[in-house]
Amino acid sequence: MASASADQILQSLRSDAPHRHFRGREFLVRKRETPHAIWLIEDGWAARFKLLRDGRRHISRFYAPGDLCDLAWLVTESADQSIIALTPVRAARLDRHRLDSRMRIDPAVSLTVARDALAEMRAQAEWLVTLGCKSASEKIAYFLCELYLRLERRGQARDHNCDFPLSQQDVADFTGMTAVHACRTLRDLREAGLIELRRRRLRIIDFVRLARMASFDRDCLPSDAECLPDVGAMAGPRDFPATAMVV
Amino acid sequence: MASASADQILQSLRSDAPHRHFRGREFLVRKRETPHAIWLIEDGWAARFKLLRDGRRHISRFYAPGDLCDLAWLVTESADQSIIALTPVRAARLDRHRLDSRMRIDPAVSLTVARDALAEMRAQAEWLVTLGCKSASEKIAYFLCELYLRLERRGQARDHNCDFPLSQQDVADFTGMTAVHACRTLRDLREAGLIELRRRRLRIIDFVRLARMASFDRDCLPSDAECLPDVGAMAGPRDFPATAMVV
DNA sequence: GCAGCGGATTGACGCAGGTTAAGTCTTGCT
DNA sequence: AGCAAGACTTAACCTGCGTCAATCCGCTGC
Repeated sequence: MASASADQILQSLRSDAPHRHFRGREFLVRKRETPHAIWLIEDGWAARFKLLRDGRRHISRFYAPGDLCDLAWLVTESADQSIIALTPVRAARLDRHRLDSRMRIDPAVSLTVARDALAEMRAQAEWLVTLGCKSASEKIAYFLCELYLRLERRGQARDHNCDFPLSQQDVADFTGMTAVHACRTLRDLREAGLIELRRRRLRIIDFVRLARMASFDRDCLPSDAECLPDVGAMAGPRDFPATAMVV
Repeated sequence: MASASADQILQSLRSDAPHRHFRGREFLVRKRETPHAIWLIEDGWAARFKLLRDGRRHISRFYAPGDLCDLAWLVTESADQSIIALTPVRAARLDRHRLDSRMRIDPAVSLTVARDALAEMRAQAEWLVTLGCKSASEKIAYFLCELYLRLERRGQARDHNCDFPLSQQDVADFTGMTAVHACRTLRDLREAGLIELRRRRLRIIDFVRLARMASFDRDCLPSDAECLPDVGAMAGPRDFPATAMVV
């Protein structure tokens, strides 16, 4: 099993790794620092983000328990985004150079890293589409669906309930809107009977409807067929052919 | 040299690969198809995109000569986005299963794939920030800077001139705006004396200014120091600490 | 229990970018 | 060369989301 062996690889890398605790708001790494460690988050949440000159900021990734933080450091001398703990975090320290040299020797290790990176690329590409052309409510709906499934797959969530230690500002900075509008949008989702969100817990009341409103694209949707074409509205020369499958 | 050996790896994978030609607008792969080949684009441009039910579409990646299209297929049974040729394309066919099995045996191959995937992840994460929180002109400026540098690094561009076979609709679908607004924005950049764009050629007249307006983050910027802090405007409790470095 | 602070919420109003529509310029085809 | 078809451009108007500001709510510490 690819994933079983991936887990074993991770375990073997972690085995002798020392742990470290970060307080909430503490940096795991700052932009321009050289990261000497890759952190395997064991408990708590963190965010990778970037600050623009005028104070705008954007969160490009959340890290939950089980996430590696950050593999991209294997190919760069200095971090190009900062990472900050959103809650207290406990993480196992994987030495970057040691991981790098193990990758050179052992194809299983580099294969694991490659697969992890490729899987993340796929998810990121989907999120690009969402950020690029969806409305506020679609973005938030998509984000919630994806987050829940990610946690569920790791056994950190079930029955459409999961931890949600993020502030509305965090959600806004991730989905590319203001906290005020994130608040309005969350209210709309709540009033539509789609979700419940209190005390740092999220409950998705109607996953199917939420996923559909988000154009969330997963085999996990009960009827994949429902998401199919309905094309025909589109034509035009430089447009993409109408035969491209939708969502 | 990591990159030299990466090139050799690519060459060795390509050596006996048959070529294929695609016409403009022809699909390299359609969503939901199982991709049996990974294409190494040798000539022409392509785009990876997704169509939403209501006809909105978003391009998540452009492929230019030298790009692999698409490594993510190594970890999935069916493509989750379609890829279409924007111009006539010539591509070398790498058998997916053969590449996969070589990765299992030869650490150099999986290392190359891992590094390629990680580097692309980094670039994608930067683009996420741009899509997420920048204005129309910043997005387009960023896109042009990145595109030019990507081509230059491969020797496909110099003197701030490069091919640009994309329609305004393509640019719009990539940057997440309408073709009309992309047109307005390109006009503004032209009138500001930053770029020239005609006959499918792009000329960047003032790269430094364009990069600065885009908050383009690269060591290649003449004075990296100029991009530094100016922080101090930000505070507040759940905000990110003001000590996070900006762009 | 109460004070104080950070986060959530709501409302009024403005603007960047979307929409629609009417041209004009390019390019490829015959 | 001549003619479409497609790409680009501009203008007028509209709207989703940003901005600003006031208020409320729920912790935490005393």
